[in-house]
Amino acid sequence: MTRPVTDDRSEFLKGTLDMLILKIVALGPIHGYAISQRIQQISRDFFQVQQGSLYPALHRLENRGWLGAEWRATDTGREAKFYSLTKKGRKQLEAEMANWERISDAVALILRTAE
Amino acid sequence: MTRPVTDDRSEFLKGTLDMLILKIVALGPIHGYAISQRIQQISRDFFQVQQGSLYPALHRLENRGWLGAEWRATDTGREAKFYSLTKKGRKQLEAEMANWERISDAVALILRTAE
DNA sequence: ATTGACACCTAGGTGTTCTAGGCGTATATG
DNA sequence: CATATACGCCTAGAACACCTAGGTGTCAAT
Repeated sequence: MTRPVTDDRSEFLKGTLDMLILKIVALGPIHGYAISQRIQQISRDFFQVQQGSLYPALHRLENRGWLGAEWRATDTGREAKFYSLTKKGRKQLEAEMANWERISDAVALILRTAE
Repeated sequence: MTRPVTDDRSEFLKGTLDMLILKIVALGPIHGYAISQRIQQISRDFFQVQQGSLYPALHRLENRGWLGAEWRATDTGREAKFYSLTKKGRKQLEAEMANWERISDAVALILRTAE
């Protein structure tokens, strides 16, 4: 049973996932599973990052040199892959945040155009 | 000559194009070429809608019943396809604007998280 | 005569996201 | 003890939007 085309209940992020991940990791080393929880929690359950989006994104960011990774144990004693922001990653985050600012300003300009 | 990967100068919109088009058309019947000019103009040259993005989007919106189309003459005497917003289109626009509001709020929540 | 703006269009490629699976461990619950 | 649930990682395939790069034709200006 396929959902109807008009059902757009999963209207999350679009190209902002990378930026959000970088921002969360910027708060301190953290593993993937926890990143998705933090994003969901801080956005008050608005963003729900699917694992099928999360892990490819993390690998993408790591490959681009924006994230570094290291296997460590969590507080509950399990092995997990902890990510941290590289210098390049911090620059990228700043660029993406500035860009987001400009995009949302431009969108606001258009949305508020009356007549 | 391929541009370097890190060159992200064309960091436009992402899934917002449909909404922006609907919003422009909501101001009154207008043809495709003029829509792209209006978007560029109102956004102060920030958004530059490529024709390869524009026309498929217009057909998409028309197929979904959000836009109606009619061939008419422009003020310069040329034939052009004028689009206007349908009732469904107006509802869709309202929904997308509300959604955009929630998305940008949620993004702002995360971006402003310190520590 | 040719260039550039106007005005429409499509095919093919790229990249991101979602769905839908799979693997393994630990902990709680029946 | 079984088994479900949370934790924590992963991938393949499909869908979809966007961009590049072409194409057509008209009209005005140089």
